[in-house]
Amino acid sequence: MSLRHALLGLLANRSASGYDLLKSFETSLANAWPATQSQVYGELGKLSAEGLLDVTAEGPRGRKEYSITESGRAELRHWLVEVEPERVRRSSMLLRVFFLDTLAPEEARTYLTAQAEVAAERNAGLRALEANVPWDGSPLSVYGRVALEYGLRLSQMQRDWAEWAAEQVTPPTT
Amino acid sequence: MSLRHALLGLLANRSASGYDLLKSFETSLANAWPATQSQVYGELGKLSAEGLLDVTAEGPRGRKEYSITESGRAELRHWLVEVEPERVRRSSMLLRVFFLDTLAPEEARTYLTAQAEVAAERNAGLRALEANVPWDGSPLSVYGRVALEYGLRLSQMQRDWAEWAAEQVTPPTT
DNA sequence: CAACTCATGTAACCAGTTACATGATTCA
DNA sequence: TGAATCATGTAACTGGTTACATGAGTTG
Repeated sequence: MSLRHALLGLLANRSASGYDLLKSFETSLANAWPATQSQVYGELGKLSAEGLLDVTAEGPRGRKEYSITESGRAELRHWLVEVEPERVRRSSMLLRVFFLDTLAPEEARTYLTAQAEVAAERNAGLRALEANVPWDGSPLSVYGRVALEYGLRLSQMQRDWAEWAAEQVTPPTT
Repeated sequence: MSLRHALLGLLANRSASGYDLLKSFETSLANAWPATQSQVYGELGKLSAEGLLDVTAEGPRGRKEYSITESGRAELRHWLVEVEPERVRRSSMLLRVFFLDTLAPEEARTYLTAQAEVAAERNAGLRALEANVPWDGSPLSVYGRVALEYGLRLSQMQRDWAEWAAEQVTPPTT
């Protein structure tokens, strides 16, 4: 049930169309909660049917502008302060680790160093993003920075772990 | 498509029944790829229909013992060495961060310190697990340790990040 | 013999992905 | 006027969760 709260959260800042929201999912939210077009339009319909959103304007090309209602704000707040976030549980990258014993040690090591490389690239990508965003002191920018920092620390940790793990597999011949 | 590979991976080490496999998903794989009973039985049926598994014994209470076939091993290997792991993308914990600006700073800080606490508890839980497992040098134990280390580093990083983030929100009055 | 564990299976539902389908407006 | 962008919607499918249903064998 997080998609609806993502929509409510975006619309809490400013009213927008499905098309506008979609772009937020492809950019800022891409690393926290991506969503597809069909999902967004479908959920907007349900949210307005339930009175959490209103259509407050209609523009060219059938554009509908959605605005959050009071009960929408209440639902968002409830989700933020009362509902415990579910932990992320699934990682096919980590699942593979359990089965590396079915490969030759050299192959297992190749897998782990490749993962280190993926994490390093992701870290570099986020650093580039960090450099391109204007970090004024606005509230949105503060929390955006906090979220980005999570990605930076995560990718760094993954890189360090994968390099360490690769060493565990074929220890340097002593 | 990772569930089937998790099953193949478990059966690559030893033949087992659906019931046996289910227990692996509740214990060792719980933190990498959990699965439910209905999912496991369903997938075992599909895998044997496709010839990746065979039923090699039947026991009391309708127990069926599944064994991996050669094409099952080939598929597992393919998945391990050729298929790029998909990155984990969804975190409702992180999604909430984007919308903390709709709360009072004090409430946002409460959220972040609570997340630090959750991560600390999880780290402690994994440490306890680490102490209770016999870490002989067996291949399974080596890779199990590597996976556990991932959890330890992740929870530590999450704790550090959440504490740092909480400080960003209401900086100590200077 | 009662309670517990072992053991499998199915049905309904929910969230998310991919693909199909359509058309208006803007801009070079 | 042709291409790009804006804009919405639906259908089919996949993976995962919850709940229902049944029954055999084991242990105290």
